Amino acid sequence: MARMSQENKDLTHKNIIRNAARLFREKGIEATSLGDVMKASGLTHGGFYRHFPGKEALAVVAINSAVDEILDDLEQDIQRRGTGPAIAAYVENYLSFTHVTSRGVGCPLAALIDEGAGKGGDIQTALQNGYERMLGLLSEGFHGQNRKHKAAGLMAVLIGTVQLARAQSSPAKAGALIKSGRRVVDMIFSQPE
Amino acid sequence: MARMSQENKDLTHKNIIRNAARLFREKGIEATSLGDVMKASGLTHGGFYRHFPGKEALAVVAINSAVDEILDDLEQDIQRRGTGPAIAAYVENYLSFTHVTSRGVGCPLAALIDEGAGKGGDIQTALQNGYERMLGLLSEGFHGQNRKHKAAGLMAVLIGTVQLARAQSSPAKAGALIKSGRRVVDMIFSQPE
DNA sequence: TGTACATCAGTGAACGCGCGTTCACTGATGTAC
DNA sequence: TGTACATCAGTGAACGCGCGTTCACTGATGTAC
Repeated sequence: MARMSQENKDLTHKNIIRNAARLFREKGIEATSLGDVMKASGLTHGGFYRHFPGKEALAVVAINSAVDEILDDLEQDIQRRGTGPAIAAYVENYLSFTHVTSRGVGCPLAALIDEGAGKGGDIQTALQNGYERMLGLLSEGFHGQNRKHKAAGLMAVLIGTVQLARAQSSPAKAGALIKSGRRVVDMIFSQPE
Repeated sequence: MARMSQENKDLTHKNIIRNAARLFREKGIEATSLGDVMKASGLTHGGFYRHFPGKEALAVVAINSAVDEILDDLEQDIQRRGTGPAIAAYVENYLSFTHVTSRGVGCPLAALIDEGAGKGGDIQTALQNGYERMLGLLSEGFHGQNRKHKAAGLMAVLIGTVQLARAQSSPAKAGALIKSGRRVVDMIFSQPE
């Protein structure tokens, strides 16, 4: 195919990012090939390098995009409905069967924190930034000087629960894990001080 | 090299499993090549198939070996010191800086649950079995009809905390996460009913 | 507005590379007599 | 105990494969006049 318009290239660019953000979360970054991403975007693999210098750069942009997508929503919901209800809804949705089964549109930290942990470089940094941003937002749901500790503990429960639930092949066991996670979350929120 | 004695083969076999169990936890299963495992065992890659039919079979054995190694210890400690102190020590060690930095000898669930989640097959089953066994042991640390829920919630906190801490490059932030995780653990243990 | 030309988004073949796996081979081990 | 022979643990070259990346090419887009 021949040259496309600038407007068209921008659409393609966003399309690549969107598909990468989904596929990377679904299957992992290494397990997803650039061919997979380009095919999902309706293109052949060769054109990739007109948009990104390499796979790692795409991963960084895709992670940032996924983090933004999810946390912008939370931020807006906090503006709209107030901190308490917005975070409560966020947590309820996080610990849900839907979130467990739909990796591709779920929390990028739950999906990629483990793979990105050892990698170093910009991928790990992007995930760390995502963690910091989510930690900051969730901290608003608590009061007192232990706010950050409670929010960090909350994140551990959320991510740990979803990962364990995703490792189950029995929906019943995944459901039990969600229930267990919710109990712990309730403990954290009902904790005084 | 020529044929080795049966005794020698058994040693080699265990050596391969031990190195695989370490390397798979350190770098992940896909990111570790059979060449890496064999080189760590002082052998060349070709001899691998005298011991295992393929990489997946090794991964299953290595996971089971790692789970056994860690949970046998816990079981023995429960026998020796009683359930409460043994589990308390286990949790304290789990949420420690040492555990965060030494992936290769740490909990195989924290290291591999995410990679194994989507894989299906025997690897996922091995991890599920490890989860069930750890859940059973930790349940002994609680009383009442919510024992299993508390133990499952505890596991989520442990695994989530360690994974988040491992994703940090700053030891201070990893330490803060450990502290946060410990607070949540205390909440779970001090919960009535 | 038309025309000539440079640009460059996307194609698809090709590259080098590392991987899991296979295989012919070596020679000490194990066994049959 | 000694001898002849089958076995097989480990070696290292070779295989097919998929991957990330490169590159010559196409032809519509964008631009200069």
